[in-house]
Amino acid sequence: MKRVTMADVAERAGVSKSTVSQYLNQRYEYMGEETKKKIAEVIDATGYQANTLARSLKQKRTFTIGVIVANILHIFSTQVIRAIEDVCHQQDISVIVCNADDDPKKEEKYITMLRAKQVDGLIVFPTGENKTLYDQMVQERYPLVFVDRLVEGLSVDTFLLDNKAALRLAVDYLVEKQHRYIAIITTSLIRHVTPRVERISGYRIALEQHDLPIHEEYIQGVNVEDISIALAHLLALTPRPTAIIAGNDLTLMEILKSIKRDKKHIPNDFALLGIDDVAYAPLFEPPLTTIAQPAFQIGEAAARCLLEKINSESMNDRRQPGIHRFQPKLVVRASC
Amino acid sequence: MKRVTMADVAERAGVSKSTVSQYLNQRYEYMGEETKKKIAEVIDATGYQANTLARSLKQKRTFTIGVIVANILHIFSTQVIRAIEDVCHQQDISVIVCNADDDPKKEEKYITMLRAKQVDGLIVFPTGENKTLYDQMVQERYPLVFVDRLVEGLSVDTFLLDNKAALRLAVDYLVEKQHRYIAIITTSLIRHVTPRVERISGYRIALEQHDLPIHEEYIQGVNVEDISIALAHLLALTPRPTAIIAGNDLTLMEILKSIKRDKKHIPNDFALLGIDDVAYAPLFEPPLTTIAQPAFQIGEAAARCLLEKINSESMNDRRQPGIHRFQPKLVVRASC
DNA sequence: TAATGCAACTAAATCGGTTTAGTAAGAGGG
DNA sequence: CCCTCTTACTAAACCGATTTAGTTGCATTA
Repeated sequence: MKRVTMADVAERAGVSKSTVSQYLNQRYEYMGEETKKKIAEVIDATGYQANTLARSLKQKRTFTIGVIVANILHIFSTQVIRAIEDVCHQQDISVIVCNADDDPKKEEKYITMLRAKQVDGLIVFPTGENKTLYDQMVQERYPLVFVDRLVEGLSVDTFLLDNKAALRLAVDYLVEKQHRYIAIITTSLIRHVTPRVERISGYRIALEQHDLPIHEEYIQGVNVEDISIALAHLLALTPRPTAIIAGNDLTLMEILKSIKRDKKHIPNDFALLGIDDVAYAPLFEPPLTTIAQPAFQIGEAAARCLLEKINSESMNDRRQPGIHRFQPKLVVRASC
Repeated sequence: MKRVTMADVAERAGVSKSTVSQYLNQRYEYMGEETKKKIAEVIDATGYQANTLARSLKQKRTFTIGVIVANILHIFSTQVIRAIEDVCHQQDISVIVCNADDDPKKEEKYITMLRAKQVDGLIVFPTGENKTLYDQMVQERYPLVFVDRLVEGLSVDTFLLDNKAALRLAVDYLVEKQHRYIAIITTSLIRHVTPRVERISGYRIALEQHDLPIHEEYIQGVNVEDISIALAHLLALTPRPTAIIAGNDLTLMEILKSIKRDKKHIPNDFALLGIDDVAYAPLFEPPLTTIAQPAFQIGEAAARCLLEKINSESMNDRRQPGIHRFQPKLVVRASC
């Protein structure tokens, strides 16, 4: 049950491999009607399917890109992936998605593996810990785009939320709702990861702009498993925070679990504002007010940017790479 | 900035391509220490990375599998994908995921495309509408595994939930809770799709076993957009159902939205039982009782089965393919 | 009538690896 | 001293496409 190759088709049609190749690539310019018909017949009869590997080897294009997300558990990641896939499939480009699990070693492995597979370009949510690797790709002018996280000192197109604006939006809204004691919980800050860092600093700036004091104890960056503890800690402080911002969807989920378990009542016990507009936000009791990231747009823009880079590879019309910030949106429901 | 090839390495190390290849494949049997060292040095200096395409072309293995899901919006799909990826990445196999969007044409396109890419095998959530294609693969003894849906008259290993058991579990529990009027809503039944069909028939059987009459009006198979209407319709019937089963996660989500909008109260207005243990089930008010599918196990088993098929390709130790049913689990919370 | 042009192909190189068959050099045995 | 064996390599075919540089036969044209 061997697969049919182009040589088989050529032989059965009584023409050369070259002619079959021309036919398949619609280069009909000087091709006889007879020949075309004959080849079409043979292809039909044999069910011939071209081997993309061979083509890619010769053409040095695989029509495949790689996506490496830092942590696929974030809703944001899955939404961005969806958008990337949509854009790519429209252009008959395949996508290989890998999850680095926030582990730089895994990230390195995947980058290497995908490049060995000769993918035409890479969209990476960088862990930030493989600068040498990133830099090497930049040097080689390999098509590369970052999402969600900035890597300092590297000239790579990066698509991410305007985190500062997101926290300004959040704090402004909470202040408007008469809150003076606003706390924030987010996942661990041990590594310098853009969204977390920027959201914290955005939080500080926004508070300052409202002339509110910054309680260092109000800023909790802890591991997912410890969020429940961090929340309890916050609620034991004096003055007790009247509003809590969940720095991302995972944090929000943990806080909600605690709330359920401890039978807290939102917004009576405290106001809650989540970053990432999770699907169940309108279903919670009370419906959750959130800051939505335009994940789809970010993914779409990143994909388009990468595909453009890939297609302009030969030409030297490369723009200077930059940082592309997307505006958050406040979705008012009832948790504040 | 041309990529370094094996020939370049060979030249710089003063050996032949063959030797470099042997080195890379750890066939050190008859290799001098000097040579090894020299090659290692050159590889290090040049940052040489093998081109997988070329290798795959010769070896007729890409170390990549394809996964085609019928509809990625189902949580079940994403969980199965995660499990497949986990298993595959452990064995250094890449995964290309495609979403057929419940469209047979798309499914066909993806199957063709992935096979053209020479993926070593395919895990498919079949739409069921491409029997000729499926059959062709079976004939060719191409490594193929189905998930979630049976295709009649085809001998392919299929991994799915024991849907009948799931509905027995659901109905048993509701009856135990004194419900006599149990309705079920699920997404459209126009196409014969295993989970929906089997869940409905499981529902009928379970009711019969409890000597409960089957109200045809209690069975609603409608499009996602019409679920809200179907729910209203059910609640207007006499006798009014006291319990409603949501046939899958998408249905459940729509029902919950309606409940919120119409300010219904669960379980006072009616009991609600969802199939698929969605992440927010414990967070809803009241926490939702669900039937959980062992999605992770299903994905894992499917992946292992496929990899086994791939590895036993040459040998003729292929077992007879079969249907692998996985047992559901009732997760009792407070919505019934 | 020889040269030119054009349509309709084909031969062979190429992509970058793997793999098979083979070779050269030195050791050991008779 | 010749033969065989082993070690340490290499040449070349091969995988299945694309692509470039021809080639062939026939109709024009000077």
